[in-house]
Amino acid sequence: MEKNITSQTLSRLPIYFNYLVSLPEERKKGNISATAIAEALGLNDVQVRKDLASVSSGGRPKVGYMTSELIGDIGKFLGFENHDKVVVAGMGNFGRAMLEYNGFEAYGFDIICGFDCNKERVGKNVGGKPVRHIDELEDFCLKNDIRIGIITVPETAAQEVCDRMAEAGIRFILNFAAVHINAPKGVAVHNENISLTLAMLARCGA
Amino acid sequence: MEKNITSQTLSRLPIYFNYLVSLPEERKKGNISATAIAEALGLNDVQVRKDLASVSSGGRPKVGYMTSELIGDIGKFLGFENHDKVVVAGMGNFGRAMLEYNGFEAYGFDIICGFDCNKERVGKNVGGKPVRHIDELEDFCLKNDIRIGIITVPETAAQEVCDRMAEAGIRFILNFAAVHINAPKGVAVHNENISLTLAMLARCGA
DNA sequence: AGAATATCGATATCGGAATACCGATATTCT
DNA sequence: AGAATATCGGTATTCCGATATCGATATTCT
Repeated sequence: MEKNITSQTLSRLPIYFNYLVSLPEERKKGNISATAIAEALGLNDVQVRKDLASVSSGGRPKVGYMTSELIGDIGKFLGFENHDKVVVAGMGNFGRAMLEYNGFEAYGFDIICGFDCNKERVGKNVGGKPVRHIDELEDFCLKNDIRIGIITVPETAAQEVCDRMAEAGIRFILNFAAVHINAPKGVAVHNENISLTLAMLARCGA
Repeated sequence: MEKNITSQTLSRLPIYFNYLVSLPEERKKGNISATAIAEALGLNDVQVRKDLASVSSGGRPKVGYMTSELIGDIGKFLGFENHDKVVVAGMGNFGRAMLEYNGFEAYGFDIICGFDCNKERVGKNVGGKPVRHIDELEDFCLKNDIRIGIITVPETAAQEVCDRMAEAGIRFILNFAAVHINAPKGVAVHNENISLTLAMLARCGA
């Protein structure tokens, strides 16, 4: 149940979590083995066992893990019980979809507002959340202690918005613009280019 | 210029491609070195050189690569000159954003229509593309030889839609629903759970 | 022309992740 | 109760990717 988690393990934990949560209620009451999880997800059983061992100590030979306890352990490790405030820059279609999407809460994220530079959009509400002018970004984020930002602005503006977010004290940025953004010092950026993801999938089968 | 491409290399090629394409026109006419690319993208120069060697043979000592040729080679390898038709199932906010997004074309993807089960949405146009009833999925995809599908339906329906897509002859599926989907035989599924991506980023800094 | 330099491409080394293997243990069966 | 079995967790091995090193080569400089 201790640290030394590798990033690969880290990337699989949510998959286990998702899978376990999606199990029918009855099965959640019982036990489940690493072997069974591996089978269901098409993974190697040893790998699954090793991954689980790094966050839970509830495994028993011949029995497996108590499903509910395992869900709790993974969830706790991933910090799904924390609550973090998130802002979205760029109120195009994707940005608005972000504000209207209500699936973030289950993972402990509260999208609290959007930003845009277009006067038409500023002041409106999207998904019950206010849209502010981008010039308020720094002030607002510093005052409200925002650590996480999502970028859905056009490619040409992405790097600039990223840099401004960094100055606003944001530490984690999820970038949906179709350009690779360079991470400012002290900031972790994840570039999520949907076109590229699609290309990778369809062209390389990976 | 031959095969044996590792998946890691594969995942970096689009980054190089993107970077090269975003270069100003004058620089595209000249040469560029692996060292320079590595510098710009914050990567190791040997790694970049090795990656490039696997798709292009145009590297010359002291000179580097002809930029335009390199763009061509990477693009060709990634198949960006192909054209594939894509359908989107689920006309919620994300689904509509997909239809309205025009960034797919540059990568050789034509989103040709959306599907939904809601009568209100069927028959409308989104981003200039028609929305059809989900029951037409199989017929339409088979007739039009669709190989790629995007899923943006609610979690509860995702697996079913995935299976139907598989029956409709679709070979590659990009799933944005917040559940892990099991890939039917012969189909490659990429699960893209945005909440999880955000969680990974913010909770693990990865 | 010859020296200096930048860069490529190949080989070697290193480290980490995936997998295999094995002993320990809890359950079930006879 | 003892044997058979499923499963865990640790150790060992294998494999793969990232990085370092080095010789070769093209360009520039003197």
